[in-house]
Amino acid sequence: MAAVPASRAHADVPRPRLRRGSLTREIIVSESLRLLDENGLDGFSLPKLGRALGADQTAVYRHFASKDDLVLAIADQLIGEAMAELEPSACWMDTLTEMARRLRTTYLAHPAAASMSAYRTTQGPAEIRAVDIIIGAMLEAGFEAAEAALMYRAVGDFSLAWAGSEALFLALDKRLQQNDRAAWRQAYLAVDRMEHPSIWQVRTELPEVKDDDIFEAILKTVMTGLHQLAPRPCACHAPAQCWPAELAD
Amino acid sequence: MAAVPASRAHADVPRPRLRRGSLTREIIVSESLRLLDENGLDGFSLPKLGRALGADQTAVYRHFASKDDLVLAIADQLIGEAMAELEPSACWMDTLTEMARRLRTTYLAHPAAASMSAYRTTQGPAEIRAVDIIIGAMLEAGFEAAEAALMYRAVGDFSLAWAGSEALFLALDKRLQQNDRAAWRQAYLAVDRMEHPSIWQVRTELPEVKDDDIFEAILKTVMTGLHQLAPRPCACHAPAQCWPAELAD
DNA sequence: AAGCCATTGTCAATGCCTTTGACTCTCTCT
DNA sequence: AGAGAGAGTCAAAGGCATTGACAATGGCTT
Repeated sequence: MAAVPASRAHADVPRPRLRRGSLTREIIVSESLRLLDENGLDGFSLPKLGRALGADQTAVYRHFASKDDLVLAIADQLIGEAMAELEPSACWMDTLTEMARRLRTTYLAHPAAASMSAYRTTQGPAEIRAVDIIIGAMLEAGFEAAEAALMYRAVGDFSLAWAGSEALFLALDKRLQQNDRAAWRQAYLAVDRMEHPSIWQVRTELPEVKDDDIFEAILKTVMTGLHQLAPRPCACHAPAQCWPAELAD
Repeated sequence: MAAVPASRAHADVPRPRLRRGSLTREIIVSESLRLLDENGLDGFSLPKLGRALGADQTAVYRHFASKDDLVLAIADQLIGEAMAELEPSACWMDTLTEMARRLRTTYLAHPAAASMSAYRTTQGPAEIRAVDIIIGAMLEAGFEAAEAALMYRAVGDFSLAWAGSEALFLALDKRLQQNDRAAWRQAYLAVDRMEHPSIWQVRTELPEVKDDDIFEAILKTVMTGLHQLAPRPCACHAPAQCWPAELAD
């Protein structure tokens, strides 16, 4: 990539000063997201962001106190996107399942952004609303106050940790990701039958496992456990009825 | 902190050259871990590491191709520490529970190191062995090959994601951690009863939830679900028997 | 309409980071 | 003893986050 845009390749004409008010927090956040989605973590820095906005390298500091401040705003945007128009379902298990899936979908759509901002807490309206819905589901499940609080953290943190860790992996260099996957494939197949008999037994199936299926498997496991532990399990997901059909692998 | 050690504060006597062979990969990894444990992520960089070793800022590059290479070695060290002397128990549920707890304990003991290296894969002997044990547990549980492979990934990735995300939070600036916790405490208590009725209902219990209890709660949920879904559940953890007593909150 | 002045965009600079290439010393092998 | 490779050192390039000083500008007061 040329260091100087073609339009002023042969001269030192400085970029014209940006009009006052050209930059807003909203514009900066959305450009950050675009940059992160297109170029990954390496394509994102405050200098690069400033240049991408057609502004000075340090212009962003007029709107965000620090890079961390900007990251929190990005986190807020993501959680808002994930929880947009979410309405709790009549069935508390559906509600929890839906929220976990939505969070993961959003994080996977913006892995670099998510990898920077997951695990941060913003106290934004979207976040508070999501918390309220999860706790509501736990109360619906019949947990008493202290237990409901505990189980909210358990399931909420689980959803966040899972989606965040997938995003973190996807935000690695494509090169490194490929290496990791290829190395595992090879390690599995080359394993010694006597030394690692269990791996050997499933060596051909291991590389075929798909990320989406893994997520659905752990989600189903967690929900099955919750169904078992809840004082008031929801009727519509009674183990022998619709549940296996809906989440069957 | 003074820029120049007292012993040569008044002169420009250069540090004597290190003897050949003073540095090894083992020494460097263990010093890295010490630095990360004591000073956190901010206290760790290749220049700082070199200085801490009494060597040149760039000396580490003679033993590791890049910082990423060093991070992988640190990851290997951690997984080895977590899985040291681990023997599968007679009960597959005990085995899985034990592994998840061990990984978390190790990661929480080295949060900064874990936050850099979690989610990376090293194919070291310790890692391969852990994989073999988990798959063995799944076969023990009666899952067929393809399902065993899937459930290994589900439970293995879950353990890694959870421990990693706790480490990531603990590796933040103490300042930021405190902010995050305090903000939540305040946000919960100040919540509007009409707007967020469920939060309001458990507002006093929420700030009291402890991290260890959250982990045990999600672990119990996952294990309960697994017990339910396994073709051959282990007898010793039949829901009505020892299980509730052992993992009761 | 004139002028104030806080806000916002720009510039220059600091100090840190990762990584590289050239160098120099030193240990080991012949 | 001499050679050569490996290990430690030095200098430097190019990036990043952040800061302080400076300058334009657009709304507000009068």
